[in-house]
Amino acid sequence: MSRRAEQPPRERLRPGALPDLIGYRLRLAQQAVFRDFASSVPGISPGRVGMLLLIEANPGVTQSTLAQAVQRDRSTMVGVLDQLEAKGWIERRRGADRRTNGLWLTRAGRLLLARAKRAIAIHEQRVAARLSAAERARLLELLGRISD
Amino acid sequence: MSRRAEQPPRERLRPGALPDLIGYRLRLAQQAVFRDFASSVPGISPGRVGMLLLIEANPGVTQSTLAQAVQRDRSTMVGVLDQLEAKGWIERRRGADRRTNGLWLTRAGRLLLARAKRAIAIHEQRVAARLSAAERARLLELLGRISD
DNA sequence: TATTGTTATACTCTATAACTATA
DNA sequence: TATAGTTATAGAGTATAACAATA
Repeated sequence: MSRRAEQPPRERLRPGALPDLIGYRLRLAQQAVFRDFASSVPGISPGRVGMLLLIEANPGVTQSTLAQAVQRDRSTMVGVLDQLEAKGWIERRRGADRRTNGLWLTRAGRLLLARAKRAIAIHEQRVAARLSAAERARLLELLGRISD
Repeated sequence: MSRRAEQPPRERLRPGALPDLIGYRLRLAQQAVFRDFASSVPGISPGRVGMLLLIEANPGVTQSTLAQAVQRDRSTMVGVLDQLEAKGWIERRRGADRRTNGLWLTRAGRLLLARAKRAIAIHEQRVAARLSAAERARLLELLGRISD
């Protein structure tokens, strides 16, 4: 018979059913990758770099089209783009349709993005350090089948 | 010569360098999985269910130990546990060390978790619908190597 | 009527710093 | 001195609803 109703808490927790869930494992992997990104590419988040990359590949893209591409509400984009513009990395120009803004990288934005790309290449190598090229490709392919 | 300095925005964006980044693909996959989770297991988030699963597997665990397990600050846990307690799913009991709270599922919490587990099993099947058992295991293994 | 960008507002999740009670 | 839980506070990141300008 135990003297106490309470059991002593373990310092090392039993993981229970969690580790077999794809969503949980995805979250762990993503957190690890984002931590590495934050220390590898300081001063800008993965999401923001993603937007700059999309603007680079699609100069003149409208706010709404970009919002749709990153699956955010167009009202959400306003503040984000305000920040990128305040940093001097993008500019809004009048679009052909006068309701729209076209988004363009500035010279400073192109410079930042070039630097970020080099840092991301190193980050990407570190993230995939324990994967062969074939395994890395396999992972991307399997992730694609999850995302549909 | 073009009549306009502006180029027409494409409705379908060029993805640029994004799709080859592991972090980006992880985020897409996780967003897809979380969307499915939200519609499959209404009323509770993946993170909250994860905590309930950890409490179930480690009855009497302290707040700080749980916080460490889910990689959150212990001050963050307070509000989260307040909510779980307000829902009637967990209770805080006095621990052996009188500074600590032991966390326990209530009967309602065990019922909720049993229901959630059944919903999660279906959710998990849908998420992995396009993966064979071997591919699913391979994905988890590759994710584990990303997470270290 | 519908769309684009915007504003006001609010909600969720998270952290830091400082406090208290215990150890 | 150190640790566990708590509080106050703040900062990201996000969404909804309503509006003006334009299509």
